[in-house]
Amino acid sequence: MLDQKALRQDPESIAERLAYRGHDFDAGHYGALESQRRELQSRTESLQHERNERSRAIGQAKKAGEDIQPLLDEVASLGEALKAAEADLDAVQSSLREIHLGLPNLPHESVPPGDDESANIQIRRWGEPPEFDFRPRDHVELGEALGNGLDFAAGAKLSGSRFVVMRDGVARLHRALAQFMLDVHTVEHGYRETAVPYLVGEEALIGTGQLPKFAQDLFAIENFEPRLHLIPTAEVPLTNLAAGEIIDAEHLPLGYVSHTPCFRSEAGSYGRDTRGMIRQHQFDKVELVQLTRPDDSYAALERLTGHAEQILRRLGLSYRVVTLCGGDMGFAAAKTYDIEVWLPGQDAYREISSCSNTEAFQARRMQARWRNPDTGRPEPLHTLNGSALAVGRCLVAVLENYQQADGRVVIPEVLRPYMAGAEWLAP
RNA sequence: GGAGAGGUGGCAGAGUGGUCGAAUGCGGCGGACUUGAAAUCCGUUGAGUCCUCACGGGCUCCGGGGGUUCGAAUCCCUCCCUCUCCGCCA
Repeated sequence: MLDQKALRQDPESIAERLAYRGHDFDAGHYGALESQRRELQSRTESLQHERNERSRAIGQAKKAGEDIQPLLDEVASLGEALKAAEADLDAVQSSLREIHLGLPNLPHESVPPGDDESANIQIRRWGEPPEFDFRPRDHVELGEALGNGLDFAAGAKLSGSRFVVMRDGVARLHRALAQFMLDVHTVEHGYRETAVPYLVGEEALIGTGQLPKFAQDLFAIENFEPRLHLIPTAEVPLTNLAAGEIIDAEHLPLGYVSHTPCFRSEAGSYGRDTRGMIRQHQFDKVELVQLTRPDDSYAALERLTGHAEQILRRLGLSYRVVTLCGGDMGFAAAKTYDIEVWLPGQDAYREISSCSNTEAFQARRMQARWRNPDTGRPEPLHTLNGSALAVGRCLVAVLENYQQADGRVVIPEVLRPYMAGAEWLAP
């Protein structure tokens, strides 16, 4: 949600900034609605005021033993007028709320212009793609060769396309990756390990921005009230832990890390990444969330992105970091860095992490505030989130980058303690 | 799943349908006293929103939603949550 004061004061310049990220905002229509709201609200409130005054007078008259009938007659018509005014106001306010919940965040001034990913800017690259003196295989082939360690047919048998079954060393490697990430982020980066529900209510999804606009991307639970959805990312439960809270300044920044499965319907991506486990309906992810003071959030974004990069460095996987352009950013983000890891099977860098500063956008939606010592008042804090990392894609990266000519996969040093010391996976 | 109890301000805990946004205690903040601290005393201390340049004022909020009433924390309906007991269960 955008700052409503700014929206009211200068809808034109908001529209301009939204256009930067490809969103069309009708400032004129908004202004008209807003002035309607203003008028209806003051009318309603003055009627309420009158009702309160009269009721008070009736109370006093009754206490004094006077005849209150004449007073009752006076207010007879008030009720209906109030009810009508309230109904009108409600209608306008709910259209305004619909607009507010549907507007994406404003891009930060450092966000490059552009309509799609072709306009994203690489800001650094780390490591070199490995060179093979044989034709590198992709993870689908490798996983199959490893004793059906990755079994897409089995996944499909159980649940349809975009599901996978993992076995033996591959399953363990997947687990080892998640454990390793959690250990680094808790012990070295200071995040608080947090286990969260995988089903969340609609309020939480509105809070982080998945609802009301992106319901089609979520899995919903049918036979349960109130309505629950499977989390598309741990960002939803983790960030919403702050919903409705007022946090003391000295507790900030707060950092949470959580390893969860994530569930996405992938509606509208039917043709994309159909092979392998790049795009699944269910995948594991280790997620970082930070709550910060507003003046610290961009420094925090750099730190958080660095935490995600640290995992790839220790795994010895080449990657690059790109700044997303205005048109490629997610709904809630003011600025996003994507981290892309080298995948030999695709001969390309592919997204393995996305780190965003949403500024106060989510905080306003969920009323997550801090007490600003300068003003003494509760003000929206800033929220950030980032994958660190997507575990499934990371597994793909390890398999493909560490493959040998004979089909074995070398296990990166840092993972061996989690693999009972094993040095490789063998077919 | 069955039976019962309850959800009020940071916490604890009152609240006959009528100046109740809410007593009181604790906590917090400010001040007095003190060499300092404790103790004591005095004052202060919820959130949201609207109008206003401001001063200030209005409105809303006692788990959520709806209703009755001139007027609801208080009455009615409904949903949610918590606790106790029984059953079932990883």
